[in-house]
Amino acid sequence: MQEKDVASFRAQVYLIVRQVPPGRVTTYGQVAAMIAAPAGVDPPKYQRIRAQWAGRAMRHAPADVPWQRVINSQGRISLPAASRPAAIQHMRLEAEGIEFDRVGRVDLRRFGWLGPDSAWLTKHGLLPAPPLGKSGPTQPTLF
DNA sequence: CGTTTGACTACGC
DNA sequence: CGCGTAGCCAAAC
Repeated sequence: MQEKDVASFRAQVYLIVRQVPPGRVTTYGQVAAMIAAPAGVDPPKYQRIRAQWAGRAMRHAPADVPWQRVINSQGRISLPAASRPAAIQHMRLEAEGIEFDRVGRVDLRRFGWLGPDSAWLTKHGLLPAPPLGKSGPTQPTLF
């Protein structure tokens, strides 16, 4: 792993997150799944750590990245629960129409982003990511 | 320089 | 479902 690979990985994370439309959320894992493993990184190993990499990358997200639309695979905000940033994220998402259940969870089958279209993916050299939500294709039920 | 921590997940009970 | 655990590792202490 080189320094430039880290920068490249982060750049790809931001590029992808910028595509998530208001009112939808994605997960660290989904974003990371669209990014190919850097040269020299064992694929299986990469698969186990890429989501965490995406999470770490989000800490350095530029202001123009809609970071609030990235949550964890459980549909929950991953920032420290009582923190200010977590409150802001929750507030911003609700302002976009995202609903949280009683225990602060978002239904990924309803609000999960389906991902960019394949043309966009290939154009940027990214990989298609599996659908969000527990199983099967997600059924967008906005409105 | 050793230890702890954390914007992750999948999996087992 | 909720909760604990095992992988993993860059940063912060």
